Amino acid sequence: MKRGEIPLDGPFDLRLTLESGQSYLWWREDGASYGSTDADTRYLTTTRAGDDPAPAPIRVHRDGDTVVWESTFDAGDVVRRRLGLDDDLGTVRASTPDDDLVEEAFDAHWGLRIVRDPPFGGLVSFICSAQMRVARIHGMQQRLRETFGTPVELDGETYHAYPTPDQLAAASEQELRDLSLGYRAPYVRDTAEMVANGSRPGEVRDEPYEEARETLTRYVGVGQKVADCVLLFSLEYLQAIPLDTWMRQMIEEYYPDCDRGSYADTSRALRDRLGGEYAGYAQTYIFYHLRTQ
DNA sequence: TACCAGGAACGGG
DNA sequence: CCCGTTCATGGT
Repeated sequence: MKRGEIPLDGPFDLRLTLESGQSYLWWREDGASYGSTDADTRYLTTTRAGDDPAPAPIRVHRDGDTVVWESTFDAGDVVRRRLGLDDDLGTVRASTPDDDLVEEAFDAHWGLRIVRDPPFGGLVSFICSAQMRVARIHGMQQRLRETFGTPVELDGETYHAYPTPDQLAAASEQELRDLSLGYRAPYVRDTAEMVANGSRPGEVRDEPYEEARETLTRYVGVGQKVADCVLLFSLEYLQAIPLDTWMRQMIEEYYPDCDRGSYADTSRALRDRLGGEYAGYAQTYIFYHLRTQ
């Protein structure tokens, strides 16, 4: 087993970052579901290390001013990226408006960072997020992992990697329904098949933001909101602001002039209001703030 | 019991 | 293009 420490040069809250409803591809070592306010434990996830097609487990925890990782490969760079540890929160905050709601959200949850999930897992998990609560979205991903994922080992413990596109494409709709995916089951299966057949969600990174969002909606079960989640939480479009029920309610109450009717026009107006480049960061803080009040 | 959850696909106007 | 309806499932 390899191990390393990543020194932190800014605020970072591991539990907040992983349990705030951005990522569903990690799990707690104590097995508890996301959304609770339990004490911190260690967190695990899986990844593919470089050119190695085999999945590898990663375990992380906070220790003082460092993030400690354990894995079967040298995972420091992957962990830093996955957890947004290279983001300069000072720069992010300086780019957002001096606005009561925004400042209040930053103050209340300072140290939350935007994750960078692997594109396929991010895509599938947010397809599953439709009309669903955080803890249940997380539970679905755990069942997908344990049912279809490849077993991997880390210092004697056996875990299951998040399934590959091939593994999910080979699943039947009924098998997915048996995991309580509901009407999302065929969406996940069909999208997995598209990716298994060569369509890569990560390829939209070559496109400008709004064009990339439209491209992603070609996947089954992906509308504009889910596309924005994938862009923000997987593909590093930090200007993306997913407009869900919480954000629409926020717009109605705090930024009524940003309601322009259509998704695209409202999104653009709110994005400008939240400072543009890092609007997604502000959105994620506000989302969590509103949801926990 | 009725309602809701980080919506999307589908059909009709 | 815009609108209403339908789609599972578990918690409250």
